[in-house]
Amino acid sequence: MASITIENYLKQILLLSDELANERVPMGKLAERMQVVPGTATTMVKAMDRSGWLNYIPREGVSLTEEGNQLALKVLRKHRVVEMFLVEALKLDWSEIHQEAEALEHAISDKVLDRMDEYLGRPAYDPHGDPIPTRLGEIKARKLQALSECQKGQTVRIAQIKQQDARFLQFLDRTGLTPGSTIRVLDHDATADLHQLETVPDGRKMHLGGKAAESIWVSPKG
Amino acid sequence: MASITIENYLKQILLLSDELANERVPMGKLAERMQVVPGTATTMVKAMDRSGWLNYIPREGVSLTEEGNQLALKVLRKHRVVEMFLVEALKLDWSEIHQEAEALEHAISDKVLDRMDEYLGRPAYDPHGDPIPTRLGEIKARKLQALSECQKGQTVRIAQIKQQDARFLQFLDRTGLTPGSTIRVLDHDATADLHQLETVPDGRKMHLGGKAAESIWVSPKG
DNA sequence: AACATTATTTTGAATAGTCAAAGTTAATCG
DNA sequence: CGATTAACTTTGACTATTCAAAATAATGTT
Ligand SMILES: [Mn+2]
Ligand SMILES: [Mn+2]
Ligand SMILES: [Mn+2]
Ligand SMILES: [Mn+2]
Repeated sequence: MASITIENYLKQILLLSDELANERVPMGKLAERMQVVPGTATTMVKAMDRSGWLNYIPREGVSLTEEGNQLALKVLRKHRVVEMFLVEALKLDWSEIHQEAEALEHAISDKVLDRMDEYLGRPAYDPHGDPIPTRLGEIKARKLQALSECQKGQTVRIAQIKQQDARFLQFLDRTGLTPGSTIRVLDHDATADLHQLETVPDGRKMHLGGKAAESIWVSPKG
Repeated sequence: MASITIENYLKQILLLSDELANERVPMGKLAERMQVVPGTATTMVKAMDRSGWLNYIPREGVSLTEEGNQLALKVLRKHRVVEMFLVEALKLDWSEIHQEAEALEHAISDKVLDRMDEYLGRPAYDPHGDPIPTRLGEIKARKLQALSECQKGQTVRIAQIKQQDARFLQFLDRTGLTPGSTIRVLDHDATADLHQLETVPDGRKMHLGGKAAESIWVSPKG
């Protein structure tokens, strides 16, 4: 029914409407995210509107229909379960799974999805800390904050990495800054665009640039 | 580089050239196998010739180039390793894996392929008894015969099922006629188009029609 | 050889997805 | 308000893949 292209558009619209905290996604953002020229996004979106996946209002943007939302959630679920499976079952590197999942999310059946999910013990989060939509299409919302916004002295648990760049993820893996690990925020230096922290419990001290600290989201601990 | 469609054409050309015992595959056979009208196959094949995947001689047919052959073998390898993985790791039913693998063979990277292969212990045959091309692109040839061609009284091991029909495979599973199991051929009745056999060692007797007996390939035992 | 049959190719048209470039709209600024 | 700009849409063109139907070639048959 839905082509791979349509599934990708749906998923990105879902993600963008979340990121923008707005149901309606403007065409510019969508085109940029899909890495196509704006005219392509317009053409595509008009076709998807005709097929009932979304509502398109010229010069306003798109919002998913119920069907569109359902399918977007399923694709996202497949993506994240597959990522988890690649790490847990096939021992792939944290940093390379996103690309793999980008293709696999369109190739696995609902049955395979469920078997993988079962094998993994129905995980709630993927290896990057992103929540996995449930079979019913629900996503848990958490109140997280960026590492860069934490108060000095706070001890926090890394919850989510908001970047898929392989090199960055490899760096985090090397330094132990992976979802689930605990750190303490030591200092912020706005002038130098630096954030100092130490790992817990081993107490290794390190610095991060502003961009990196904004990509690491944490939940308060204790 | 190669689209999913091209990968599918390449794989079927490889399989057909094997089945027909002829490097050159005629357009009619290819179109039928790809489930497209003949004109479509002609168009496609001309484009694939231009891209160097095969050599096309009008009214003669196609033969794979070295590149085409390599890729066809890799796709076939992915297909069969994936089938094995779905059965062994995800406990999918023997009868449903072919469809799944038809999509997955285009979605997994070489790395994922190798991890699955490793996980499975580098199997030589897939769940249907089809040989899995090695990493170097070699396929073992075996001298098998159809069950329908066996001599009366012969004890044989089921090696390969030459049919992907889910209902037929489910039947074989139910009756224990799966690759690896042993049977003895009791009788052939050309008039009634029937073949009688018994399972070994439990000695369950049963009949098979001509078409079914032609789909089950065996190797002589002992 | 002439005709019929079968296999294959060609032609014309359609759909999906894309880009480049030109045209529009709406918002912003002076 | 009118000009400038940013965001967006439209138009025309292209590639990949497909079908239907007509044309052609090869093969077999009287
Ligand atoms: Mn994708
Ligand atoms: Mn992820
Ligand atoms: Mn396939
Ligand atoms: Mn198989």
